Amino acid sequence: MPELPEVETVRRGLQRVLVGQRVSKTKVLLERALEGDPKWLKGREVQDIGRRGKALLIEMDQGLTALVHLRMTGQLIFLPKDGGPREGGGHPSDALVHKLPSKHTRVILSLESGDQLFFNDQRTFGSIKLLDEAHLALDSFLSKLGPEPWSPEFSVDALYCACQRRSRSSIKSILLDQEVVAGIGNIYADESLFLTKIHPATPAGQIAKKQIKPLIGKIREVLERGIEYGGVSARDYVNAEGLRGRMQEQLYVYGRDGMPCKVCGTVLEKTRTAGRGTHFCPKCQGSL
DNA sequence: TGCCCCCTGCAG
DNA sequence: CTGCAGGGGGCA
Repeated sequence: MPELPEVETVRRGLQRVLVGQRVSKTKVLLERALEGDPKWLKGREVQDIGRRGKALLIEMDQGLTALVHLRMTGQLIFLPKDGGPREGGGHPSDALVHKLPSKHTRVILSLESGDQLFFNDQRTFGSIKLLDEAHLALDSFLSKLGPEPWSPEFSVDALYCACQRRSRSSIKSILLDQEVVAGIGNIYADESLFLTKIHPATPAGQIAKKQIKPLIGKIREVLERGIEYGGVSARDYVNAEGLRGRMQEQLYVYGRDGMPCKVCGTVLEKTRTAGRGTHFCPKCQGSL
């Protein structure tokens, strides 16, 4: 799934329903989906749900944290005890998951209330790591992670430096580098480059310093919009209630190749940059 | 610092 | 059938 806005949407959903709940049982259906002893979870109370970049942090008492990486197809879905109509839920046609567990369910957390939390993951790239405070601080993924997009650390100077340091890399690969800034993935990289009229394959060294400030601005804007619209459900993504997001309708370029540009009407193109499918407007963003 | 790979499913 | 999919680790 899931880039920052999708993960943040899940975080907010879980925050509402999971905090204060105590784990009664953990069922692991795919061994490698959960790192650490599932017994550690028994009796733990969820205190907060955090996020760093695309990673979720389920913080529990006694200093235990479940670090969740959803990677490409991971889902965390909360199922209330009665399974009845979801509180604040959208239209039933928004539901992407109708029965739980599904064939892609990898881990099930049962809570003392009778509610359940399902970790689904079709491609099994995702994982849950159980970490105590010491191991959390040492975690190699978290410790290498760059600043959040809204952090003052993600500054014009910082991004410009990164562009100069890797001047021959494409600007898109700089944005996808989680050590430069945490949380941008393929969709929001393409969208923010469209909004700043920068071709994704532009060598980072050719980005002028005066382009950096608007780029940072558009990155923040499009991520905020993504959160506002509950994330992009292009394929598998659903929120903590199992419902689809609506941000896909707001996208300018991602997944719209062959369709007219919403700004100039030119047919959008798709190429490969930084090893990823890359969508852009040849007119608005020039062609290399 | 790019590229293959992990894995499963779906579209062409 | 081949190629491709919201990610990122490990390897030249």
